[in-house]
Amino acid sequence: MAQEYHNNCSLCGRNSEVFKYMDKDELKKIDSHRVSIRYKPGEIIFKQGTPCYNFICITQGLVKLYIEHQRNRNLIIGLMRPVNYIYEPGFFVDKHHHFTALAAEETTACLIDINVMKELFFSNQAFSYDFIQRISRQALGLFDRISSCTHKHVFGKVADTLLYLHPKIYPENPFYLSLCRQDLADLSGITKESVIRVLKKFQEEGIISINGDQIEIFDRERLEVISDKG
Amino acid sequence: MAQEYHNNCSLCGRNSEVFKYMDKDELKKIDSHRVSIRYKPGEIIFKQGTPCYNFICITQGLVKLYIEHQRNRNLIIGLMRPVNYIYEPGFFVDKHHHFTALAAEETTACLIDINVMKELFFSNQAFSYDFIQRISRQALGLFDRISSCTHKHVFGKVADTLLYLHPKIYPENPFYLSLCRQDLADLSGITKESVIRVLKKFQEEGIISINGDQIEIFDRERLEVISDKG
DNA sequence: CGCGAGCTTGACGTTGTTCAACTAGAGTGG
DNA sequence: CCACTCTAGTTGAACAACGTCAAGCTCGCG
Repeated sequence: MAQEYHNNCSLCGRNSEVFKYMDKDELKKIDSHRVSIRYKPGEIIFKQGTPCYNFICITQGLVKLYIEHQRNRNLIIGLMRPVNYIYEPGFFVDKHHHFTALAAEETTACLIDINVMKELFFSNQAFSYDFIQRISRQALGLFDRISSCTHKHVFGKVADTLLYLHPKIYPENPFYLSLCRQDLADLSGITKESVIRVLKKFQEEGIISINGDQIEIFDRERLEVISDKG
Repeated sequence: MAQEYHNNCSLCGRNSEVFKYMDKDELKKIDSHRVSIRYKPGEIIFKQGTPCYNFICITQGLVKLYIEHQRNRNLIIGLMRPVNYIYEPGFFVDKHHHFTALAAEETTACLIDINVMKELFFSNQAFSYDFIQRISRQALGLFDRISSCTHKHVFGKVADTLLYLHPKIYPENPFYLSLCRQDLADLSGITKESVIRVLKKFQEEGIISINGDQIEIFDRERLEVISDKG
């Protein structure tokens, strides 16, 4: 977790949509209340149940957000690529984390003092409205997720996961998967054995191909049909 | 769907937390861009897929929010009692409804022009921040829901539903259920037959009692244990 | 009294989990 | 360089959970 003095927010802001509604003074303020941290794969950025002091913005890498469940069954609620901030609803409710964030690849993140962000919510309406739009998009994603896990069978669930992974998380095709089978299972809400069986089936049917960690999607439409049918 | 000229927003605001951050002028503005509508049980307030023109605030009754799914299996994502507004994430994303709202009991609702609300998000930061807090609470509820439907068995799911219904939706105990078994099933994400079997089991074990439409919860702690264990 | 909608019950079949065994590959130490 | 170990991935068989289906029941209403 080496600390790293990374550009500055004005520069970083240029590369992302995230802070587009901030003016120079605001970015300067954020800049003076932030640290940039580098995480190694497998390191926890914050843990479910702990109080939240920082607003976290991913600037490099891949982050896994998951709900820890008893009996070591986790539930991955999302993956996150830069540049984006992690929306933790708990910040606005009880100031505690309701899920764990873990670096799935080599990751850098900016930690910004939460009170500074709170001030900005009050002073900058455009940012605040943009924030509502972003979290609304996430909420719609959660709806799909709930639909998926209540009504769909394993094939539909794995199809959903694949459609989520590409292009959103892995833009290339084929892509190198940095997640293990158990992660795919936690993302799909099923067991790793089921994931394996479904992937094998998909491969047999020519929908995808798997070579080690490399996955290629041949027939996206077919996956969409499977996703719809459940 | 008789139109009803109901008090005014300043008065209504007194009874609710919803508009506590509005000043008189703002309430007046809302007042002049709203209609109050009365819905009979079973009537649709808005339907999934339609564009959204109004911000909707429930002032009386009970509203069922559900995602329509193919094969007539619905998924109830929440129930709503007055006084509260319906947060439709689609409003901030694509201006379409992503679920259907239906009056489950005799219901009145205020429909407020969505552009007026949007202006208020920009002009009134306290309201806007309060809004973010409210929708964050809902997001946490969705997390629980996803956990529930992926990891829990029927007993845990029905326990969750009962714990949700009382006291949040039906404050009294015992309470008269205005929902049918299919609704309980759609809320729990299982079939109505399973709901019936689980309720019977709960009754046999003395956790609840059922008399027609009247349900009494005797042992809330036991339900919480069942909910936790899955 | 008869009808129909919603509720209840039981039998059955499917699905997916669980469990255990096996494989492949990477890392370690002699 | 080879055996050893450890982890992740894979496979198959047995089992449990739940959904499906069909039949019967209850109660309100005409």
